Amino acid sequence: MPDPDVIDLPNFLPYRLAVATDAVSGRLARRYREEFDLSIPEWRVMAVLGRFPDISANEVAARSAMDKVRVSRAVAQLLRNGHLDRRADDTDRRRTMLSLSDSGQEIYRRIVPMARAYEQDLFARLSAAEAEILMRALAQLSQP
Amino acid sequence: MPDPDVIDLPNFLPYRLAVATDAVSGRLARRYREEFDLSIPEWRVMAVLGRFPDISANEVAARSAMDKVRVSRAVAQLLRNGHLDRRADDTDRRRTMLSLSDSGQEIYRRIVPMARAYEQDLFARLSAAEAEILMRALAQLSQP
DNA sequence: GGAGAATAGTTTCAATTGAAACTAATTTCA
DNA sequence: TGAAATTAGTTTCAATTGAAACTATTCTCC
Repeated sequence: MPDPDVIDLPNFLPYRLAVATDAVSGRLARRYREEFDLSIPEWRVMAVLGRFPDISANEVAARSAMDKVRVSRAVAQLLRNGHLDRRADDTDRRRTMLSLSDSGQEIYRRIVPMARAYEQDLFARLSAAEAEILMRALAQLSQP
Repeated sequence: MPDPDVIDLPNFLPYRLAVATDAVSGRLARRYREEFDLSIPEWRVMAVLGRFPDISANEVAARSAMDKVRVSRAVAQLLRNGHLDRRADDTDRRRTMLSLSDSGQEIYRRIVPMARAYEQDLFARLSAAEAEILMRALAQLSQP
């Protein structure tokens, strides 16, 4: 049994979660960067818009677990690179509706299989039952 | 069954991991900051030194999943606040051996039960079997 | 022994980030 | 109505971070 007066970092859940996320996100970020010249925030914006075209930056933020500042900057970069189209919303001129441009859709079409394959490589380290429980546990831990 | 041409971010493992870590680390970081005025890197250094007194900064880095720059800065801050003692290693004057000072030990004594209680709150969201599998799955995902 | 490679730790520099302030537009409700 | 509050999105500012360069010391091996 563990000494209650001491914490063993490698067995401490928050630390272990952070280490796993660093490893998983780090490898993925490198591939997004090398193969598509995208940062993680940029990828998240594209992933949301691939699934929900023509939504506002605010809705992107709500669906990507990012604050509006990070979304604003990722969108600005994607616009610079021509991967997004932006149009003003006529009924509310504060809002701008975002979609993947042709170039954005082309990248999306190529990045999705890569991301899926990477995820499959991760799941291959686990049994189906373990994967199921992992996903449920992560949802539990994410609750406030 | 999921559309293979589209990715649903909330079900994408790397995203879900990142969201869970943000939630878990964010809450914990706030408590370290409010109750002890420590950052996460500073906490990690103290956790390692509480378990392994009198080791070098390099060894701290190896045991805390941080690079030497982050450790160097966390150590500098802890020294400024008087929570660490540092002594030169006589046999290798490049190295400096670190330990918790009296004040550092006092904080450590108080922070460990808080960290444990927080971890228990997290585990309370899971069954014992789920917790077991989660910890194993995180170790699997952390491998290169 | 000593020149060159390697190691411990710090500093510099540029990039990323979030909070707060800000602009512009819309909504609320007296 | 129209003044005040709210909302969408951007910019500013300061803090955090990692890579690369740097200093100081030790190790390698000719």
